[in-house]
Amino acid sequence: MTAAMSHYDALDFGTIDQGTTSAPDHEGANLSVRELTRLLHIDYPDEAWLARTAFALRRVREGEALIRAGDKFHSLYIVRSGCFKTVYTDFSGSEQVLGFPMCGDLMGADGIDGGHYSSTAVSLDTSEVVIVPLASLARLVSECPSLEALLYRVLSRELVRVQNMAWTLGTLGAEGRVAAFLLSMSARLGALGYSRCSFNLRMTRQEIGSYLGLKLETVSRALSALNTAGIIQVHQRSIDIVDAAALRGVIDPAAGAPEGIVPHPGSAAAPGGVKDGRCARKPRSQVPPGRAWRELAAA
Amino acid sequence: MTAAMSHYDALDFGTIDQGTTSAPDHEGANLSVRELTRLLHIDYPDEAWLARTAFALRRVREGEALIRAGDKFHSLYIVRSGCFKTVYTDFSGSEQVLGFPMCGDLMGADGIDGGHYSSTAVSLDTSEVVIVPLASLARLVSECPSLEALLYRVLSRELVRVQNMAWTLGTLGAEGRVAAFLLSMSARLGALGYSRCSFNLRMTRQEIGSYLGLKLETVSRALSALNTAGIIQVHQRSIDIVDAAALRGVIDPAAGAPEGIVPHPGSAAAPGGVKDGRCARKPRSQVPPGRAWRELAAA
DNA sequence: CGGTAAGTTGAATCTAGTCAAGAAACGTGG
DNA sequence: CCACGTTTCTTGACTAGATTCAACTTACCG
Repeated sequence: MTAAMSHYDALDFGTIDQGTTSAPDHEGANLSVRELTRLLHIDYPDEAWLARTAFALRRVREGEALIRAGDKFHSLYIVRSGCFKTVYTDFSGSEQVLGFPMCGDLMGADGIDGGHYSSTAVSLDTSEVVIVPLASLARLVSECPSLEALLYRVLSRELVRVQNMAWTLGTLGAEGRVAAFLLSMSARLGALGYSRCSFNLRMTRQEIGSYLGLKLETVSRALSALNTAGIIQVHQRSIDIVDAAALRGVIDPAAGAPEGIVPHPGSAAAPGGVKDGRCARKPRSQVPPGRAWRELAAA
Repeated sequence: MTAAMSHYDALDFGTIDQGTTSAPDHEGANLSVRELTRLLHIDYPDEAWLARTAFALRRVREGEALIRAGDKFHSLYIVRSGCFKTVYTDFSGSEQVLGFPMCGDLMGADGIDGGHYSSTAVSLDTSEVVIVPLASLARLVSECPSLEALLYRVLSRELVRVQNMAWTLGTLGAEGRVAAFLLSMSARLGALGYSRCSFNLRMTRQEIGSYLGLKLETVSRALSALNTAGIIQVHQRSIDIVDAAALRGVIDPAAGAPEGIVPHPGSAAAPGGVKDGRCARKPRSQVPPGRAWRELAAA
């Protein structure tokens, strides 16, 4: 484990004092796995083990790149606070935003296969991430195999998210995309305990547009249109959702969306729903720490 | 393992005769893991173990649905031959195509997190898939932990693929999308040993359009345009790529595309792949999990 | 041979992009 | 606290590109 440690990882994985239960907030501190599972909204069985293990944290300033496309893959990251954007940068300079990872979201998984990250992750404000170094995963998993199920699930969740994104880009017009974006933000922030109907965006119109495959002017127009329609209230980056149902109606004039594009907060999620991928996490019954896949199979 | 077996899985995981080296071709037959790794284009170290393990196969007729969105997640599938489409179906009837899994591609991974598949997989011709039942993964992995690295990588690869798709939809116009699609097909078929410049599409214009976020007429027009430009030669579903460079130029007028829009995994796996020639550990003694990540770390 | 599904092509429409100007917010330094 | 420049956002007029509607051709399958 010591071998493959990179300079800035500040890896400090290992056993920590039993007393240290709550997660510290300063740079270089550790985060317990218990906190991690809470962050990911995935229940985790091995309570005893949880208290003994921790991950390093890292603070990332606004505008700073945590991951750069092309860098050698060495760690996964989970956002603990703040907000990022992940981008492809074609070397003519222009960016394509792929996502806005927020609290509980995974970053860096695209580097597993190729051995190099394929996208860049830039912080949109002062953020904090949990570092999960590749080098320590081996040890982690050997100490608590059921951790693997967690990783599989996080990867799967990310996959579903990106698929939903492809759906949005493929089928919706400008207003629909913006509406979907707002509802998504609403649900994600709601799941984190913030207000679902009133929040502040952290990203520019340019970045939203890039994410949605639109130009910034179009985003602005769409927001204005929704505003004058009385569905939302926009003032710069502050958003108030006045009529969430109407907003969903914009996406899906004929009742079409395959259930989870727009995360319905707390919906019972009919079987088959794609689900939000963030809120409706089904509580897993206490399973003895065993093989990852056996756990998944039990569900 | 017997418990969670579904009726049609015909799961027959386990030890097979040493003599049975080559993969059988008929329904219900088994596929060795050696063949599986070959299929996935991922190198795999444990030669001894490879020969002793096998997966069930299933034949899927044209138009038949292998997976239905909403079904309970029970298995992963890897395409062995033929071609599928994966779709979201909004209950107003219209489909959105998410991908065209072909030989070596994974299907069903979107069901891991939520416990239910989120998309439907329909065969576009008579296909054959490798069934990887959830219930047997636990056992599989315990017998040869390095198999996990393989799964992580396949998931990661799929993630990158969908991200590239999002990029395509977000930034390219109609012709660019069609060009990217053709190049992607070309590369994928090439990696499978078929001709890179002359092939037959298995999907309709409608399906291509749905996949690319375009209408069928637009796809047709784009193909015609590329045809009259002398870049390709189209006749119904038969495609001949006359000038691949020009085709790339359509995507990227100003030399922009990020590394791998087209490249489908499989071919020349990026530097730093899971090589790790040694792992000749006898699988009989329970190897602690975690080897998977250690292997990835070794790259 | 006839019926159906798939593909091509044309003309009109509409959506989002482009170009351009101006307004509002933010940060910095006086 | 205010003046200033910069960035971000909004809005309008015009254009390019994709969709829509529709006719027609071609392949496919009994």
